[in-house]
Amino acid sequence: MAQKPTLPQGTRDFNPLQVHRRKFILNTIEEVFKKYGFMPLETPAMENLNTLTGKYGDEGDQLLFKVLNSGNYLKNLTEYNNKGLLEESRDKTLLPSSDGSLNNLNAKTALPYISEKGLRYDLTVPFARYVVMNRNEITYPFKRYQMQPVWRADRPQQGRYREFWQCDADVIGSNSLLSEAEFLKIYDEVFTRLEIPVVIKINNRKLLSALAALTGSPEKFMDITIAIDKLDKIGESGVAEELKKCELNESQISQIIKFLSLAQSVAPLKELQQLFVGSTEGLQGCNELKKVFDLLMGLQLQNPVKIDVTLARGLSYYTGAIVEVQCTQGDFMASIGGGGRYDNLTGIFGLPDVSGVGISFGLDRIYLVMENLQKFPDYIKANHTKILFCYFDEPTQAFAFAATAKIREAGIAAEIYPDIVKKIGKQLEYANKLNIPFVGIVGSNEMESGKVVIKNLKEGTQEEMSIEKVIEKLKDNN
RNA sequence: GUGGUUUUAGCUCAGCUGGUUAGAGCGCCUGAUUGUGGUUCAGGAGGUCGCCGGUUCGAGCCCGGUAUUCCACCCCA
Repeated sequence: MAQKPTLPQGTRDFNPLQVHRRKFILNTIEEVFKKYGFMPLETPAMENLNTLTGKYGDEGDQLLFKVLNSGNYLKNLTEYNNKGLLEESRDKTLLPSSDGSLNNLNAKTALPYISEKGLRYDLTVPFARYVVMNRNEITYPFKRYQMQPVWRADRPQQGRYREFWQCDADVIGSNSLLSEAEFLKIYDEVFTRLEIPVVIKINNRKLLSALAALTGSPEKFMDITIAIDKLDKIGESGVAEELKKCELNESQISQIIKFLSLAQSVAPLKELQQLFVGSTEGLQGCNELKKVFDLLMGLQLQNPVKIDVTLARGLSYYTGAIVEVQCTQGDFMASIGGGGRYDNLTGIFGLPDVSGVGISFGLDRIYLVMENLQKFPDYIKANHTKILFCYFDEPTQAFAFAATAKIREAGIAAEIYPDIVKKIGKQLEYANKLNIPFVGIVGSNEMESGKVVIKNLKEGTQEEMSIEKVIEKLKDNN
């Protein structure tokens, strides 16, 4: 009957070493967040579906994990059917067939009746929800950080999982560009600490929006944005083709290509200003970029910050700056962080005119990069036990147990083998497999002298000494 | 959601055009060593070949379905 257990697609277990390494990354990020005055926040894994839907575009809605209602989750559906309430509904297309059978249902039409909760897709929308719910208790500008898992019903591939962690920091209730500059500095600081070489790319949504207006098709903003985002993948001709598919004409396309040519420019800001002469929005985007760079002048960053006019980023709520961080070394070059400014995220929840800006670190991708570049410090191990006590029988067990306690009191991680086993080799083998550097052996001889034999497993040497000496020795060995 | 790919011992993988009893390395267990791991030597255990169905005298191998791995697209951390 034993069935082979498996994991849901796109999820992973983390073994002890992996957990320690992930925590190393998390701690590094958290330390920096705290240093900049951000305060921690945690929100539930589940949100009401109506909090989540419509915030990430159609594509995003599809990637939401929905949670089935509790109890008889088909009840609502059948009741609606039986009572003929279909007629009263404001949108009949969302409802099941009225012939009393559920045969014609599909997932989309049935969804509102069987699910009202979903797993969070990111940390920004739950944060916006929190701000709106606690608007009167919060001191603005509110700076919060949040490091929790998020879920997307995406198809897994390299660096992409269905459950993964984001580490977000946001400032809400201020539209100062100082925040943008601070966030860039935070990116720089974290990745410097983690020893990951990165390039920090920055752009401004206003430029993209102004570009769309400039071509005379402002409604094609999303299409244009998505197309130019692919520049480094499919090249200029590819972008032009994409744009053609979106029904843009030759002169519009050439205008956009001209804009893209600035991607290679050394000083794109000046050229951008020329391009957007006459566009208030475009010029505003330029000015914002300039201001951020001016602020960064005095900060001495370790990693390059580059204007990248092709940087688009999908999330539909960004309105000002958009940033993205890419590793510049190794096999895995995908984005390991991103963020931007959103002027009206809380508006949907009834709190208009609150500007926010934030960034996110992708823990799992940072892990991949660090593994790839071998940047994890050697001192991170699966366990950090310094010494294992071994013994032979009940009296020596009691003695070893007391000795273990004394070592621990001194602040040193110590273990005692829990079972009385005849062979001491078994206990040594345990220490060896767990990479515990020392064992303390307690037999009747040692008990008499009140000392223990300390063996260095790496060197194979051993000597007899008092517990006090052991503590001294292990402290030196840190 | 679309396309390709993977799945054989605990792990990493061989397995020929379909043909006896499915192999290797590592790991695991026992012993050489009744107070010494790691190293060495000798021996041993372990597999419904992802799952369901089909073709065939005969399937790990061929066909269909399904799950899963990894990769690409869409999109994204």
